[in-house]
Amino acid sequence: MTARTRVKQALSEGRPGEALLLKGWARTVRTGKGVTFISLNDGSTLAGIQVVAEPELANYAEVAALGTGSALTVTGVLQESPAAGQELELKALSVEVVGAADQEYPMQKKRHSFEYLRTIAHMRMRSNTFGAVFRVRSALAQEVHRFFAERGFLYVHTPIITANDCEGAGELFRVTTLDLDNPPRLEGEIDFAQDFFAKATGLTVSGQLEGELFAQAFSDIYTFGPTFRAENSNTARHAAEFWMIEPEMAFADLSDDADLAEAFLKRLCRFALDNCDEDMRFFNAQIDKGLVERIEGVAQASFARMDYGEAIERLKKAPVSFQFPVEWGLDLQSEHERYLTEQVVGGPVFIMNYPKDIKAFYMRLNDDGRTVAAMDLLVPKVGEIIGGSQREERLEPLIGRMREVGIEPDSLSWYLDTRRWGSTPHAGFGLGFERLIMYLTGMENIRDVIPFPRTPRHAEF
RNA sequence: UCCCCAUUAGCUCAGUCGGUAGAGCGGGUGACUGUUAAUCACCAUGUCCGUGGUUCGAGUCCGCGAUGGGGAGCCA
Repeated sequence: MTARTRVKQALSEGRPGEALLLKGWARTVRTGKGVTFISLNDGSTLAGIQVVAEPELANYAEVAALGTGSALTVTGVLQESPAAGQELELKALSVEVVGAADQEYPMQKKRHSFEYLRTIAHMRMRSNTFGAVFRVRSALAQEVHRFFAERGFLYVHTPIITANDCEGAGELFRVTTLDLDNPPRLEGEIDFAQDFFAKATGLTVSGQLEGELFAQAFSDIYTFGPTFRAENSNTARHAAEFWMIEPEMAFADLSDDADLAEAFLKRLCRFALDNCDEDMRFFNAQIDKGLVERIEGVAQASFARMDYGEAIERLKKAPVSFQFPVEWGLDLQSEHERYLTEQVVGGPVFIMNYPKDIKAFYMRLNDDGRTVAAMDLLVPKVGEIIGGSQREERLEPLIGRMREVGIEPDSLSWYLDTRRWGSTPHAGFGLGFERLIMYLTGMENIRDVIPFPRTPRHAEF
């Protein structure tokens, strides 16, 4: 009985009469005249195990007075519980107080608001909701890697520090070692030639361009790493630091790209339902009543595909009035996306082939000359969850597009080189990992699905 | 960044017509042989976000500021 058993294993595999050593934290302590019940949780599972402590314990007085949050080592014998509420419980033979918690412990045996828990983000993962969120987050991250590994995708670590600031994907956080009080100047401008990298650099806003380079050697690749945007966005869906998944496939077109996105999202839905079922049932009961049904629907659905042009026609014929105008050439607003996936299709739908003027320079120009091979995957309740495209693999059209949008081709010469030598049709997409977690858990604020959220004016912990 | 709303006990909130503040939970003490966010009894707890103003008198009305939340834009 020297080896520690995790609570999850004790509850799922333990048998009455088995002697166990458990370590964890007290979630609740209930004391009666002759018995004390402790709900012990070690993070391995949502449900704690009930520890039964009786006055024979040498330190019973100490145990009976334990506060919520205390860290304990408990030895005991597993037994069938005579009371309702749990099948198994641990009759304690010894309870060692490893780390006491006094009455100032900030989490009480009651429901707290997410806003309050954000102010104690260093403690909140000891609560039911955040325990479940971060277990699911971890399990899904591992499943993302399994999904791509099974398909032969190479996992590439693209740079965090980059000098690309011309993708138009968002504001860059500056990385510098220059003296901010007295930066070197050349003709009035800050002289980045004297900076650490001898040029202006920042934190990456996307690994896509480097990912494309790797796809031209390994065929199928993906990135999964931190991404940074210095936008002053104050919404429930934006963070300054988040994790993004970006697969890229050589010898692939837009249809292949949509096939991959569909298989990917369905796989993660299926996985969450099957392998995180206890936490998912908790979310379904406490956070979002229709969650399991909705995720089950996506896992089984065949995703529809619709051209942007058709989407515009459908929206124009819609018997509802939108706040924003619907016109060919305008971007779809959130209300339009929700209508298409919820009312028109009633399930996940890819909107494909958008007007070139509302999309990025690297997207492949279609034969009609006015649309590009872009796609957005829309799902009920949230709208866009995945955005991707086939990339422009032809050198001259790519240079032309760069000039149109004001990007100096020489500044991305290495990117253009892939179009010079052995260029292939290729495609990929991007998925914000936190938005996936929000979708799969029903949590409505991105600050509640990332351990220590970084948003404007916030970099605590 | 823009618009709207909020800020009262440790937490979640109530506070009427402007008259000097309350509940539940949590905490403390006690009771209870098996509880399940235990129950019961008693006890304690306030810079009413800050600041300036109106008023005999401001938690309450007005201005400014801070912080939080929701929405928008941008996007992942």
